[in-house]
Amino acid sequence: MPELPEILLRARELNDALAGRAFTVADLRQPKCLNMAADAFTIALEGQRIHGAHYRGKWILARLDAYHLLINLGMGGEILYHEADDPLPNKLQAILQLADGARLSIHFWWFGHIHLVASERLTEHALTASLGLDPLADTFTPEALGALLAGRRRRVKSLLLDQTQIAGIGNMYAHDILFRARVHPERPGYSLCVDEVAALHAAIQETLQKAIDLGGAFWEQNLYGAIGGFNRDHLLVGYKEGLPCPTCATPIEKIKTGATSGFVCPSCQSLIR
DNA sequence: CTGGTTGTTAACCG
DNA sequence: ACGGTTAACAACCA
Repeated sequence: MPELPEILLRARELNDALAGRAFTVADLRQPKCLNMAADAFTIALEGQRIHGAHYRGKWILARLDAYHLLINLGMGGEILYHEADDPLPNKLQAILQLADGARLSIHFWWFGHIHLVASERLTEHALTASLGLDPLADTFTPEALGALLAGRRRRVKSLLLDQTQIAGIGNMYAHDILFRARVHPERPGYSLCVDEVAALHAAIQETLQKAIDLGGAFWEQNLYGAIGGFNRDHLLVGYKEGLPCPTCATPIEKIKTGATSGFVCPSCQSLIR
């Protein structure tokens, strides 16, 4: 559930908190989330200084001396910072200790990743190397989005959620992105006109930027345990089945969009163009 | 016990 | 090849 806004904020917080500091031991309790044996991971991490952290889609990438630490929180979770004497949460998959005794705890609900990759082999890391466009980058123009949609039968929502095409959008923000653009999630890519592509492009950036400005979603915590300021009132149609559309007051409908659920205003987001 | 949920990938099918 | 569907996988809740 943490999507680009939350991941961007976590990366920023990690960067601010950890730059220049070094890791010592790691306590890795879920071997399945690692990309190597736990003991090898611990040995490699030992002594590595953190030079910076940034985001790439739903991944946090921390640049260390010789490695990149790559964290993906999957369907939801927290990275929490603890001073040396602070208690740790009960549920966690990993503890990364710093040289001064402070620790990071990493917990995810399901299917996260904690990977350590030698920096010169970063391009071989398939899960991050295959990520698509950064929707907040200058290079993500309406034309670039249009190129992904043009001539494709693929449904718009399926494209938005495809991390190899556009990196960082998840189900939760996709609902409101499509509503803001007045585009139905099941419209085939080729059916969008130039104005609709432009509206979708603007909706992607507005929706993500607004969530960033508010500190991320209210059900996610920052490094220090504080929840985000993007709350239920900021959602337009997502998870608001039966409530009035903020534009036209038509009841919002919940529909099946492939494997996920979608929330649409049947009046504002017409399936027929 | 059942099923929905939220992400990602692979396998399978048309 | 493209894209949709399904299952599978570290849970958890109602």
